[in-house]
Amino acid sequence: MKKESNEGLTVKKENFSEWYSQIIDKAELVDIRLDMKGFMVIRPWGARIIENMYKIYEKELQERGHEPTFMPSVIPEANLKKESSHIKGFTPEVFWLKEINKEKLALRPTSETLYTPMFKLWIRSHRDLPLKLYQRGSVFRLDTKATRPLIRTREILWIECHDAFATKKEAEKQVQEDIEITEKVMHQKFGIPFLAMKRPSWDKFAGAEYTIGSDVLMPDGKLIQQPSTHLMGQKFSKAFDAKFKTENGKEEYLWTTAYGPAMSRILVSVISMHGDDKGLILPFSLSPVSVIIVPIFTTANKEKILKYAEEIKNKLKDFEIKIDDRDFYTPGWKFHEWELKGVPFRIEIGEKELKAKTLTLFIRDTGKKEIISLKKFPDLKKLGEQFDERLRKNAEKMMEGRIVNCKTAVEIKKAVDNSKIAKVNWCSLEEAGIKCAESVEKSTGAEIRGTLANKNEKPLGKCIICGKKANEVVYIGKSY
RNA sequence: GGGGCUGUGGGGUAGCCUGGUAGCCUUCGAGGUCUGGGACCUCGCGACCCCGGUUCAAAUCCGGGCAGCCCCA
Repeated sequence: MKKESNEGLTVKKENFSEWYSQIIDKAELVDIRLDMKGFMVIRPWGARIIENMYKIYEKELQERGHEPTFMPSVIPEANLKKESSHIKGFTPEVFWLKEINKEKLALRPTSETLYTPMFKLWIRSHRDLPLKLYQRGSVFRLDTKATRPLIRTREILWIECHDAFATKKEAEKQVQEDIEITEKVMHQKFGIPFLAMKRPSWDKFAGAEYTIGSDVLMPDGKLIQQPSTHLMGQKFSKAFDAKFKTENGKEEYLWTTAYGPAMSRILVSVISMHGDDKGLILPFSLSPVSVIIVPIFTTANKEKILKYAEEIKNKLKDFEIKIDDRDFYTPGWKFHEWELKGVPFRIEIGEKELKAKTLTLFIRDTGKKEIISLKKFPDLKKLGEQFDERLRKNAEKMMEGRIVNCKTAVEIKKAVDNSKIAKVNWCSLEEAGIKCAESVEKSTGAEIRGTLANKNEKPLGKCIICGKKANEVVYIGKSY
């Protein structure tokens, strides 16, 4: 009989908030016991998943012409304050360090004000363009609201890309490419579907011309912002006087963009979209262990069984294979443990398998076991791809039917209270629309997330709040 | 932004109202018997979030801080 212990999850996923708190702890992803608001320790299992995310993300970025850099973790006050709307937006969230040589330093909340002065030094001519750089690292934001591990934190583990171009057209093309990267990596590889939303002007990145965020609908009906991309235009290049010479010998300001996928946050979506009542389910492409081999032995046959386990491991050289040969845990204990940690495949081998020259394969997402002959050894790469595809399709299925057309604020409230996203006709996403936005946000508790960034939707009719001509089709949802 | 609740070994909790002995489950360590879906026995280690106040005496009452959870806008 199953006893209640601190090892397994004690709540179902439908109780999402508690489920999330338990899973990040019990699957050994993070530890929050340093008791520092907004900060946490990422444990080996979590760190290895994040490492895998970085690898996949950086490979994709490099293939598209981005080069790695490492920038300082601190920014001089003078730099940070060069661009007026930037500092206005970020000042309340800056961790300030003490003055050193009469200059105050900030822990970087984002790195535009480090990259742009370097662009000024590195870029002289159109021949130096485009310049596409990135760094992996942390940024720090003093969030004063309630924080939650990985979801809303004061230190964010991410990649930030900072790109410079000769023309606005090229910069805008980059913004679209950033969305493609999110699609290719986060959606296709990690299995997380999203909506690319062009944010209302009042919700854009401080210092950007416009911002496109990717919204992921979580199982509890709230949206979480995943990678966002920003057209900075010439705001930063003007503030830092970063110019280049065109083919005609004219001097012009650079056009810049920024893109920021946060690994620590994407992990939230991976946990939440794929996990189940038993624990995590990690995509094959992200799991630190591809296959866990659980040998089932007695003191008498231990040696034989372990030898057989090694034999099977050697057939799977190209993958991360681990043999769990700890003899102080029973097989059942190990099954629960590795299911909680989300390993996609498990191979069980004991006396039966050894005699018959077979193995028992357990598949985490379907929960099915099958007996496979060594002669017909499975193509693990293919099984892994199918595994990831099932996770992605399942996640997509959760999104289906979650967007509903609404004609009144009451309908919006009903939709968002039922974990859905409201789609409505809207007057304006510029200053003119702020009043309507405030009204809706007050009566529904949800936010105007923006318009679809990669699809041009034409509204027919009027703004559902003020009744003026609708110019946009916007999406509204609750958010973290 | 506003309100409420909570903090006890590594984890989960009892005790708090009514001040005086920190109890239980689990984990962990040693030894032994075990090993096909969270095995069992014996022995052992380990805690009152921090600072101040009241008191002969504080986990308990009071004030502040820090941290966490929930609800509303």
